[in-house]
Amino acid sequence: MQAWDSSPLAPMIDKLAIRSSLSNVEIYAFLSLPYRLASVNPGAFLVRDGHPAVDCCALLSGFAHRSKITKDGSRQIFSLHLRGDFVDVQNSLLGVADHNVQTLTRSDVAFIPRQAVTDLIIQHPPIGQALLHDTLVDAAILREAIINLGRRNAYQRIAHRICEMATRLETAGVCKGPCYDWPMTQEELGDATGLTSVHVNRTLRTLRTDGFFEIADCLITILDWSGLQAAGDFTTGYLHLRPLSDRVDQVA
Amino acid sequence: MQAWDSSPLAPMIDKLAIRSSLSNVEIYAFLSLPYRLASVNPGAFLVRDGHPAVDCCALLSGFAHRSKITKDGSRQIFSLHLRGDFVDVQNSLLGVADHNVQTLTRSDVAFIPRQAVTDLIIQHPPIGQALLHDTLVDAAILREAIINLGRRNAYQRIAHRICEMATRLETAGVCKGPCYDWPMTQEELGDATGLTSVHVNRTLRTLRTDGFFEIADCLITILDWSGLQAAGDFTTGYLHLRPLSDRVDQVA
DNA sequence: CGCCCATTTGACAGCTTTCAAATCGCGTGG
DNA sequence: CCACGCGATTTGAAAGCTGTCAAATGGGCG
Repeated sequence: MQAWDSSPLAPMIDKLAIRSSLSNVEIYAFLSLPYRLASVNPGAFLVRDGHPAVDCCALLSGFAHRSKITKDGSRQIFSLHLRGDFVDVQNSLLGVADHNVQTLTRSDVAFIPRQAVTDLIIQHPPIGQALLHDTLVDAAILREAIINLGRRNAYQRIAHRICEMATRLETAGVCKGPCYDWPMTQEELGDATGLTSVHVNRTLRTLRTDGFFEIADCLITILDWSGLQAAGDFTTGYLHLRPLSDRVDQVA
Repeated sequence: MQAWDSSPLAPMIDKLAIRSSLSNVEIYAFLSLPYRLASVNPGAFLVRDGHPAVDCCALLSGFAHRSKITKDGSRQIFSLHLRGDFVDVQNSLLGVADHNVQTLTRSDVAFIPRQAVTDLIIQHPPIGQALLHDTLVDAAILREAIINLGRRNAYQRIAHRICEMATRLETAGVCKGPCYDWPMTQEELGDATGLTSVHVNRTLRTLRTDGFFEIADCLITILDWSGLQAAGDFTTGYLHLRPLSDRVDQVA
């Protein structure tokens, strides 16, 4: 239990601490950011493509995704987000949103004025570096999504997505053990993997009958972790996780 | 003609100036970075997946791409890079490269020690912000690549890629008018669009017979720009280009 | 009980890949 | 100057993966 655990913004510090070292001064400065809390329903838009983004939205609990709609009306989900993710540094720092951010589940979020974030970065360069660092990891996750779509078939894509989600949930401390939250419908999973919901359904069945996992009630139980990793060509390198031993003492 | 145009690192300043405002102090600090110049052949690896990245590589001329190989040996190209791009802030700031960076053509590059870059960012927060800004645009380009792969067919994907490349070349001032450098083989274009070289060939032929462009000798001539944009569902929003009028005076 | 949304299943069409082979362009060496 | 070799491009035919269309089933909620 840390001193800052009582702050609503604590999940953000936890997330940054996964990959960066912040001093207490910086943590305090971060937690002193002005914010507006909100609890939002599934499907709520946190940012809309094309709209000006004046606030930086932080996801404190629940799940969200980034997406964009093509001219023919189909949706592509770029990335999934969970507790501790800044879901639109992207949009807010660039001024005009170039994609949507939408919740998957009921979620708690904090809206932080863009100017407060840019000021914080300038006054505390290590925080800027930590944000840059996290942004770079976000980009690495996007690159892996590109491989997934460009060079893997449906079976591999879905296996890979599940591995990634499970690893990130474990890292963020949201879920533990072989059971993980599964906040997506098959249609949403299709939008995330470039497939139709029909084909997602068939492929999930194949993966299930191959004994990799079971899904029930927004909960997935992984039965064969190493097999699933192999099926999805999944390795953790691109997530740039630091060994846990590096993390425990660096915020002390 | 600006005072810094004689520096080998000038292309980097030009690139940052496309989207950020830097004072002369910051420009001078940037140009004072230590660097090692190199001229490299086509196909040279600037960074290799899995290797430690100690230097930050800047592309001064020529073309490069980021890529990764799947376990079954196929390659996926994530992004293309040209004059002025930092081709591995990603890798060098994260320490261990999670993908390859390879030249497409003969290129001039500058290797800058990672520490020098991080120090520069800390001493000059606006430079850090400019880099963060460019990193965010890189991420936006990755997201567009994800849409391309996930929700567009071969015809649309290739049209989109051509539009993007032409726009970026024009923005960077590398090419002008309807003729643009085309540094990729059909196989490389396939690796960038998640297609086989055979299908790229067939699709290029269709696009040519539809009158959108001609290709000859690493040079593409666009004959129907608005038609090509429509075919590829291309809009410039995600590139976050500032109006030229904002750019000319901000470095003065 | 009825409605609505998500899941499931089937049949068929279409896009893309695979495998193979021919052609072309170009630099090298005879 | 011409023959050769090699990589890139081009083309054909067939197979495979995924999408489309349609309909049935299941579960939750008013």
